[in-house]
Amino acid sequence: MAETEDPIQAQLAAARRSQILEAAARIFAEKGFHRATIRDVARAAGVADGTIYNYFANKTDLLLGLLAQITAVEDRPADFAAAQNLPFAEFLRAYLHQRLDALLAGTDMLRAVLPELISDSDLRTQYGEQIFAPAVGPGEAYTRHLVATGQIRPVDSPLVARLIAGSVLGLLLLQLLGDPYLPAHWADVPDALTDLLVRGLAPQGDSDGSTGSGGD
Amino acid sequence: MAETEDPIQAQLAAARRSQILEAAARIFAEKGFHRATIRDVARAAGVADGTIYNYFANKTDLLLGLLAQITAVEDRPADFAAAQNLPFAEFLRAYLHQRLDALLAGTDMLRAVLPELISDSDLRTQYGEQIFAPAVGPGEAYTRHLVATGQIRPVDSPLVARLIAGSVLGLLLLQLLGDPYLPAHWADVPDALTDLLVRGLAPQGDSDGSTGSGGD
Amino acid sequence: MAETEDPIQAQLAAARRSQILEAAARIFAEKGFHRATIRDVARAAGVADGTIYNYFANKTDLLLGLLAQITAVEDRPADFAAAQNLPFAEFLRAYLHQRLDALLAGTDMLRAVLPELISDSDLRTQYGEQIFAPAVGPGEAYTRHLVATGQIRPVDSPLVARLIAGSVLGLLLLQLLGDPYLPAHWADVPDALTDLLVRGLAPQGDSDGSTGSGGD
Amino acid sequence: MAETEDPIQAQLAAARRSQILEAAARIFAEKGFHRATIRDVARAAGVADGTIYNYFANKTDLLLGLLAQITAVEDRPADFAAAQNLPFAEFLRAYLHQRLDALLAGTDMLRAVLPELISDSDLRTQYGEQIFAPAVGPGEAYTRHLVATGQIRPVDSPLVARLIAGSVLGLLLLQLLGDPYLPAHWADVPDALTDLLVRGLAPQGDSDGSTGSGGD
DNA sequence: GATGAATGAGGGTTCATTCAT
DNA sequence: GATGAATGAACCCTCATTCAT
Repeated sequence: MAETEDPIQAQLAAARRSQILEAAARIFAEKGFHRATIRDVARAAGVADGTIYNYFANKTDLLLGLLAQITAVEDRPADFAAAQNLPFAEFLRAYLHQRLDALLAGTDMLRAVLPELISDSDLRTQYGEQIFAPAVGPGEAYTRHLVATGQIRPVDSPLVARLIAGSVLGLLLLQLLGDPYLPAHWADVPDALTDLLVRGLAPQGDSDGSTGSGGD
Repeated sequence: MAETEDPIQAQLAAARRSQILEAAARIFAEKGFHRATIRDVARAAGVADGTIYNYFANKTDLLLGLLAQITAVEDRPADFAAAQNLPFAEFLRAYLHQRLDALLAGTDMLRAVLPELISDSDLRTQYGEQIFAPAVGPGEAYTRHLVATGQIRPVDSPLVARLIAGSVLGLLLLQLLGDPYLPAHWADVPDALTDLLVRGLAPQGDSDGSTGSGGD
Repeated sequence: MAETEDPIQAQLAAARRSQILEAAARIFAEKGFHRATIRDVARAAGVADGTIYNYFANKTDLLLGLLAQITAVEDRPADFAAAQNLPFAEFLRAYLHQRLDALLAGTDMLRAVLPELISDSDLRTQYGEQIFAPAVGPGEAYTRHLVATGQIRPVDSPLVARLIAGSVLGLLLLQLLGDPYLPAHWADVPDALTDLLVRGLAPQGDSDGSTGSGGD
Repeated sequence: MAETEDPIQAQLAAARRSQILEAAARIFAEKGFHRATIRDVARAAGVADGTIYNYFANKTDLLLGLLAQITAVEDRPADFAAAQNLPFAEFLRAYLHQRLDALLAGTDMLRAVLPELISDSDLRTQYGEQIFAPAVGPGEAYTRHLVATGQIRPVDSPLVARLIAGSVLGLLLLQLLGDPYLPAHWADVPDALTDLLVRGLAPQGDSDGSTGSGGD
């Protein structure tokens, strides 16, 4: 418990915390959470081993810190609200764009955190909610809205929301697994995915072939 | 001196190997590769610690054993060849069905293996190929074939193959992350996904989704 | 307890025992007693691990078997008795010859056994006697005899016996430690050592310079 | 960040290192390198198991540390240079004195190290040089010098240097093997050995020892 | 007797965490 | 607060030994 709350001290502390977290993300992403040692993180952050324990209770707490950063970013349900009035395809394109860019930017953090979320059921129970709720929940509501307003075909909203969220996650996963193709074509993904999700693969009933993404 | 290759011994050994691998998949999935100890696996397999080392060189080799099992299952490119003559939508539905079922059945093994593939770059470099090639490669060729025969709109084949593979992987990931909705609705996924991929979300005859017909 | 004592079986068994011991000597010499595994020895002997335990109670017993072989060879006190009548220098030369040759021939066994004799005080207490008694004891008596008969200067017999035994052992040790010079000149050692021990290094009172071992 | 090189810390660290090495010498001598456990050494040194690894990379490194100490002591070739002007016998006596005392004082370290030097060919290749060069090399040069200046009979220098070094080593070995006589008479060894090496065993004026004048 | 798979105790080593400075 | 040496629990792995075949 800080007494008198020196704002300068507080800012220094916050900076140190970030510095350590940033190092942790890098190191965890590089070597994996378990293979990475506190010493690795400390060195990368330019501090002593012990110092880390002034800012985090233990090694796991570093992971929770990274998770908190991620969920903090995710917590922007406003996005969907603002989209209510945009044409669906346009919104989807913008949304996927932002989403995929965010995931790409956070690759390190995700590579650090995802394995643990997958393999540690405690972590999952504790943080799963915070990851799904923002990722799938609003999408579900929005999908329902789209159906209701006839902007899309009538579909099973919770499932479709998951299909869409899943397709984004899946691309991330391909990327994390080292697919050599995606990195160079990441910029094309939002448009192609939008196109796929909106129009499907079937040849159009109208003969308009003006699709942006041409043949291979 | 035992006769060279006693077939009964060999079968016993293979059975023991499987027994250990199966235990490893279960335990790794449950506690994560690193949190799981050899003793955990040994107990789960009903053997002594040392016995494991009669069948696997070290702990990592257990993981490689699981990976080998997975890739062995994946190595069925015949699927696509056989599909050449089926109507696209029909094949896609069947393919997704088989694929999603296989993933669901292998959840344990995937939960055991995926975190390491994501976090261990060595493993990734070594096994990434074996995971992508069968998952994405044939799909790419098949997509090209579909475009060429006019069964689907002209699309960027490598990218679309990844979008589809990604959407499947993404659903798996959602499942692994503990999404409470999917397990109960896994059976609906293949149809819904097929529908989405083939027809898109746009109301029929309205291919860009930019206009809604109103409705509440 | 063998019943009826089939002499053929007995011989086979003895042969097997020797075969194992010989392999043990080779392997222990090569890798050291502790680094060598029972499996190493078994493979070298061309038998299964378990078979060794039909002939030796445990790993240490292999070492004791080697020690027994050595001491069996050493147990020839007759040598000294037979020498009583030979001129001293002549006997010494012959003795050193035989001794050094024996040591050279038994290098493997010595390399296997010596480290344990040095480092294991139990072994030392148990077998030290059997190693010293034959090596130093008779020499001591013989030295006393030489002094008594005036064949050598009056010297402290027990000490001189040790100096001589020691010089032989020391050469063995140099050899075991990998001295690159000795192996090629081992044949010269007995004469040179005899010469040194009998005449010393001091220039002779008589001007006879006909020493066999010349300058470098 | 600690100032680069805190001399006090450095001294503490050096002290700790010595403390651990000293314990290692004691324990290794007592139980043998392989039978001794890191825990044994740690307890003897009064530190925790892990602490040892702050000063030594692994168990073998402890042995190398002991070897380094030994060779550090051995590295005094100045001895021979200083002796050039002393009468040979006088120098030899002094040299043997110093040498035998040093060996006696280092009995623990030698008992710890020698078995490994004998049984580990890697160690031998790596450290053999450093053990021989100082022990035999200068002696060889000095012997040559003695021959050249007529202080000793013409002899095969490299061989005689080895005979002398060997006789010293051999006495050490007898001691290490537990000879009950030597410990009580160690003080007499240098003189007796000098006497033996300089004058030989033959009665004075009788250089071939083949004839005894009777006596007693 | 021979075999070699199974056993499990034991040991080297790592590393998260503590705490005196 | 920062440091990093000390700690010791925990874990992977080895290997002597047993024993069913």
